[in-house]
Amino acid sequence: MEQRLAPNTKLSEASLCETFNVGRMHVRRALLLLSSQGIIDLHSNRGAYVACPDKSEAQDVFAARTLIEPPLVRQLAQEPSEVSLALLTEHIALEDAARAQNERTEIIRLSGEFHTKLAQATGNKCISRMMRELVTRTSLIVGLFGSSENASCPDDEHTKILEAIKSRDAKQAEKLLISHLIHIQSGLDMEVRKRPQDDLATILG
Amino acid sequence: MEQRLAPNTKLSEASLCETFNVGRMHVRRALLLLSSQGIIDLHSNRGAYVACPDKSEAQDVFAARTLIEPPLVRQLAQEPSEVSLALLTEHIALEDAARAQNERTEIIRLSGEFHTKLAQATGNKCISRMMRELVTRTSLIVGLFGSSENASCPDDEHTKILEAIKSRDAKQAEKLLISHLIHIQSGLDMEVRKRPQDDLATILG
DNA sequence: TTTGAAAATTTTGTCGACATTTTTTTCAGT
DNA sequence: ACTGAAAAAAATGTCGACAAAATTTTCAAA
Repeated sequence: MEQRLAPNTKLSEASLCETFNVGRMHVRRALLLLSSQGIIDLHSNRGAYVACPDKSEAQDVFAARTLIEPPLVRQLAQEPSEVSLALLTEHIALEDAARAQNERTEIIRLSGEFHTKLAQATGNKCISRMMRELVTRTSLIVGLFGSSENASCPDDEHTKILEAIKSRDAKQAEKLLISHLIHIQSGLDMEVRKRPQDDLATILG
Repeated sequence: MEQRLAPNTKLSEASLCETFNVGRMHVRRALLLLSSQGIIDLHSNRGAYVACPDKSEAQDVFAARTLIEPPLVRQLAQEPSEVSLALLTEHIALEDAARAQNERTEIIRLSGEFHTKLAQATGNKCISRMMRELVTRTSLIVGLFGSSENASCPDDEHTKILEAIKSRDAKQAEKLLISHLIHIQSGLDMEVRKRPQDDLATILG
């Protein structure tokens, strides 16, 4: 989620056991769940690797988000609860703070989390879960195909979307969100992909 | 998926091991995955039970479908591939056959599968997976809250939707699908729920 | 007969040992 | 040095045994 583990990084059971001080059974359970969410790939007899989506998979994820998020935001803008608006406002503050202090991993995480919270604001558990999975995979894709600079800096686009929701302007919110998704995609070059590297223990202190 | 296991049915590891002739490890893996899809509930130290969605969860599932399926069908109707149309046509034939022979479980399964295949027709793996999960849970919900008669008999609604897609009438396809979803929901009474019963070994020969 | 606590049974959770497969290393031959 | 097969090492997959928890049964007392 924070792009600290590069795609194709091997996640050996032994390393994970040591890192998190748990038995192999727990590690294997976690790996199974992560693989069911498309975050890692399990190769039979060969172990677990951070997923490395190809162009086609990346396009699927964005197509899915383009299908789901616009109607979601439209619906949200029609009758947002006060609590949800407060939570989203609070979140934007966190994003600003992280950006102010230039905390890279924090910015990336919060940046995706905003979309998850949009889904949560609908109060629908199904939708929340689906969005959380899509956002996680998006983070992976941006890490793979994105140029390092604009890795995930939506500037104030999130702020504008929230403002549109606050003023109950469903059409505008939907429009801003669509451009936002397009903007994220435009920062990707799906033809060239980065190299996998690094070792696990180094990354997870 | 075929509504043969009533909600709240206990799925003990021992029974499943015997039924499918596999070790406990495999059973536990399967149960973990099913629980991650909301099909069963895992209670710590108490075992696995077929999920028994409450009113709120049921509404979430339908709300999610209402959010996703209309734009999905609209998009599909805009440029359906010939292969997809053929597969869907073939599927309708299967549904008709099952209805003609009055094969209850088969009708239920195919009835849901149609929606899954609509998603598959987009060629998007993400969307397919999400729809498959939503459809499965819908099946559970219809079994719980539906009256036994119209448990899941969409008559020729599927046929009409497919026809609209074939004639590239996106608006009409979307409209028909929305009414279809509403029709299914209208057959449910979310206030009264049925009793859980039966034992596992009896059901799965 | 009913109630409730204790014992017995059943079921789930966890761990370690072993088998199998993959990966790495070794080392002889060209 | 380079190649490639054999051996060694490491990693994954599976199973059985045991611990812990929950459920059922037993049985004595009211």
